Amino acid sequence: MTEINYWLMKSEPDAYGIHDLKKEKITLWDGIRNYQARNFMRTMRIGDQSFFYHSNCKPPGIVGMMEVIKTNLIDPTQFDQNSKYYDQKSTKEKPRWDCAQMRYLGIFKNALSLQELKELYSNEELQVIRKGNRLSIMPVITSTAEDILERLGELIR
DNA sequence: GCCAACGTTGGC
DNA sequence: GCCAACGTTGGC
Repeated sequence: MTEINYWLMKSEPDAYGIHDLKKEKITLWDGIRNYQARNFMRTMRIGDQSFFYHSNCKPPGIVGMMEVIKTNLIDPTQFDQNSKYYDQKSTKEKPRWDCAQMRYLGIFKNALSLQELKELYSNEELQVIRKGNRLSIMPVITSTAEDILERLGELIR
């Protein structure tokens, strides 16, 4: 059996929140313009699951769950001159940025705020709580992911 | 709104 | 290849 890898992906609720994903059900996770985040996204596999993290809001924290359904898709926004993610250095022959397609799994009845996450886990157990962490996509080690899932209980679809 | 932390750019 | 300057992220 293939093991599920767990991720954490940030989004500002004002820009694209868990309720937007709930409505759309499926979304292209585009606009990633950080190489480390992109490289993590490239190692995603279909069936991997990701925590949906609300950033730059009150309170920041884990609010929901989604699943990877397609990988290694070219990010269309890099060629869109009207997009804030337009990258003039990227070419169609050699696209710089790609993305994954994500499917909504659900919203947790009780979200876990950043403050709570800091109380529950160490820096080693959970990357997102490390000070100064600005990565918008990062892996979550399986033991921590399973613990969070157990703690958060059932998803509301 | 402030600012620490971090990534990127570009001159040298 | 170094590093100063600058831009962005995101918690507080």
